[in-house]
Amino acid sequence: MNVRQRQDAIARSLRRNGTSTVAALAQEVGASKRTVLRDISALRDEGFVIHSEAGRGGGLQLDPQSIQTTARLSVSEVFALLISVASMRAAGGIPFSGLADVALAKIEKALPSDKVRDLRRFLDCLYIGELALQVDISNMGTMEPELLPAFETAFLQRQHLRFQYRDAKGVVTQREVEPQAMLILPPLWYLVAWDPAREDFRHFRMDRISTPELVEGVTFRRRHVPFGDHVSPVRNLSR
Amino acid sequence: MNVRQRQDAIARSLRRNGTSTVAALAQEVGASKRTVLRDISALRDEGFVIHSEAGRGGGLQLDPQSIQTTARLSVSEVFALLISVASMRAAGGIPFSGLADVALAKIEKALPSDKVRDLRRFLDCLYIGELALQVDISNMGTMEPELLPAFETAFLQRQHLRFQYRDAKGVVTQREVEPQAMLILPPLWYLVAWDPAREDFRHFRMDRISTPELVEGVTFRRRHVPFGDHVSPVRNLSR
DNA sequence: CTAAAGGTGACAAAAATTGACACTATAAAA
DNA sequence: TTTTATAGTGTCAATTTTTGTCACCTTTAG
Repeated sequence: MNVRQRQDAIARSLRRNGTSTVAALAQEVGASKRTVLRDISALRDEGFVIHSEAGRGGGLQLDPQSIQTTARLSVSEVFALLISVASMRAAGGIPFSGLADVALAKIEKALPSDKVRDLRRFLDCLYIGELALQVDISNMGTMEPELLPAFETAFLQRQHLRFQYRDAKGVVTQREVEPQAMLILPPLWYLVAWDPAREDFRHFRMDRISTPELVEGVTFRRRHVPFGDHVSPVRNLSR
Repeated sequence: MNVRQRQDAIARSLRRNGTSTVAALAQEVGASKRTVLRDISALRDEGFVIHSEAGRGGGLQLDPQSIQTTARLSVSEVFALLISVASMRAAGGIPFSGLADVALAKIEKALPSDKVRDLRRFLDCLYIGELALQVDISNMGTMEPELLPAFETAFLQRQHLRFQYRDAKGVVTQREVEPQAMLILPPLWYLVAWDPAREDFRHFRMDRISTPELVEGVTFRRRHVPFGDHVSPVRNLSR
């Protein structure tokens, strides 16, 4: 087994099991504890956030948000991604476009600088029209990229999500809901959720949601979201 | 210098100089010819297309289209890219969405499989509406990803582009134009080009363009594209 | 205090990389 | 035809990097 492969195996094991100890990892990958510790150090250098605790009952824990992936992309592929993100932003943006920008910045950084210049010049030749003119961009909502993990976890772990919501009239309420779907009607995004207190579905404009937090321990089941059924997703939405 | 760093240096040198010889590269990176040959072999294994010719006057040549870049992305960033591309496709797609798909497939492949499953499940919670309903997707044009390099070069090198164009009435003409801009009005893309034969700007729907090829040796200058001026980009476009 | 955990430093053993050299093949020039 | 300049392969010893062992330190729970 390669050095790289072994480090990947360690990262994978940590991801899968949540926590582990150096000794257990050493046995798993067939290397000494010293080598595993060196690998952990290398992974940390590469940006993995690995918490560790000394003492009895301690161990290693990988921060899932720090999981990184390396992909080898051709210039054309990078370009296609650039266009997608640029078009999306011109069409009104997405709440998480900041993250996409970061991703693209990283990709660009990895490209040779002359290629980046070429791409930029090509992008200058792009005019993305009409859609950007139809909608009021100044009114477009944005979300802090830091909020994404909370939403992602709420969907995947089926945990309740608690947040403040300011409706079209400016009235602020506290909500605790079961996230069922995301509805994208550029430039606006809506969280479609079951509101147990009201025993009904509600649409929440994402940019009117603030301080979302996961409710630990409370899970729910997926419901059939009645799109196009008796609840129209397009009508009754505040834009 | 690291093995990886040296291989990167070799790839960069080939990119910069177009062609080179093993001996020259060996001197440049301070290694033996044997080692450079081994590195070349490794680069080829990784997907770089490096043409070589034996004999006097021969040498190595890197296919610029095979230039690859590695970027380290967090899961959230991958997710943001996924959403961008998915939304773009729902909004009518882009001519090069195939390339974006390939790029994302590569990124996904690099992610651990459990994370991919999570992302897929999250994407299932996305409903991208309205735009997709407004436009006739069946009428949407697509372009072969292989055509992108020709367009990119035409823009960057300011070379004439020759292609067949089938207009709204089905009449096919042969064109040779100066590409000036791309106009994106989802779901359709237009090439805005100066047509020297007609001494005027013309808009070409990208999906009605076929067999584009670069005209070697003929370059042109950038013109001021009269958007929103006396030529409206939105009117007079066949949709 | 003890046991179980993470972490560091030093050094020899093991493994991978590298260079030297001999060799083959090819293409252009002399 | 011979020479020269190039790519490419195989082998093996020298060099460099990686790994394991061991001694030792710190932290924490019981």
